[in-house]
Amino acid sequence: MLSKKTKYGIKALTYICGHESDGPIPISKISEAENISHKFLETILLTLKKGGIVSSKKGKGGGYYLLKDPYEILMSDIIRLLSGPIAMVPCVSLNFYEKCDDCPDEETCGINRLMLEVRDSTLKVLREKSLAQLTKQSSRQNIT
Amino acid sequence: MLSKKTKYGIKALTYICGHESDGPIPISKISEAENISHKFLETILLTLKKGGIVSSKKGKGGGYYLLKDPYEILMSDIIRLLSGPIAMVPCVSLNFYEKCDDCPDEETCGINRLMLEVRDSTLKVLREKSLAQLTKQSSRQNIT
DNA sequence: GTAATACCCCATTAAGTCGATAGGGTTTAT
DNA sequence: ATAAACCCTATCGACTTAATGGGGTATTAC
Repeated sequence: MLSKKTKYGIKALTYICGHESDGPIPISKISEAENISHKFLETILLTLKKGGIVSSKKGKGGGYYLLKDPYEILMSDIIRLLSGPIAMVPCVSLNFYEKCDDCPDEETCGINRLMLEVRDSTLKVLREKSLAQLTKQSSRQNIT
Repeated sequence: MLSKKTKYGIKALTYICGHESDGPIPISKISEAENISHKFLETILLTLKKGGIVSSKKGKGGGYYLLKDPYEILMSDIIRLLSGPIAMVPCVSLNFYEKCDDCPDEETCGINRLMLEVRDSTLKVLREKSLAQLTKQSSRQNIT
C-alpha cells in the first residue's frame, strides 16, 4: 500500500511541476491547494530535498522548486525515496538488498524468483513514467 | 513488503504441494520443516481454508491438503487472501475497491492512472504463476 | 536593520498493524 | 477413551504511520 507520505509527496511535486513558472512555491500554498497538513508536508519536502529532487529558497518569496527537468524525474525515484524499496522482498531489492534469514538458497527459492519478476514489471512501469507526464494528466481537468 | 504471514503461507502451500502423495499434512510437520511457529501457522492455514485453497481432515492421521489442482492455484489468489489487495492504492483495486477521500476525479488523477498500470503488470505476473510451478522450482534443490 | 516570511529540527502522541504467544475447546480416527 | 489434530479468542510487545507542537535559524523585501 502506498503511504500517505508518498501520496502527498507525489501530489506536492505535481503541484510544483504545474506551477513552475511562478517561481519557488511555498509550503503553505501546496498544503492549502492539496489539503495536506503543513507540518507533515514540511518533512516530506525535506526528504525530497535530501534526495536531490527539489531544492528550496529561503526568505520572503521563497519556496520549493524542481532541481531537474521534470521529464527526467522518474516515478520510481520518487517512490523509492519516500516509500523505500519497491520490491516486495528485501532479497530482490536493487537498492535495499538484504539476505533472507530463513531462505538457504536464493537460486532455488520460488518466492525469490516470483518476486524478482514482480519487481521487474513494476519497475518497468515506474521508470517509464516521469513527473512531467503525471502532471500533464492531472491538469487535464483544468482545460475542459 | 510481503508480510511474514504471506511468506509463511506460500511456504506452507509449497510444502503441502510437494508432499501431496503423503496424504493430509499435519501442521506440526510443516512448522518443523519450514521453521514456522506452530500457532502462527495455524491461523494462516485457517485463512487459506476459509479462502477455499486448502481443506483439512481432523483426527489422528489428519492434516491439510490442497482443494484444487495445484496448476490452478494462482499466486495472485494466495497473496490476495493473505495480504489483501495487490494494488498499491484502494481506488485501483479489483477486489477491494474503495474511493479515495481526497481525490475528486479518478479519471484525471495521475496517481490513479499510474497505479492502475502497476497493478495490471503485477497481476499479469502473479496470475501466470501457479503453486505447482513455484513448487517445482523450490524442490529443484533436492534433485542435484 | 528589522520584521516578516519561510525553511529547518526535535520530540511526542494516538492509532493501527504485525508477529507471536497462550490457553482452552471441539472433532475424529484408532 | 485417548491422543492427535483442528478450531477459536484474547492478549502482548514492538514497530510504523500520520500528524502535532514548539522552537529555532536563515533570508528576503522594505
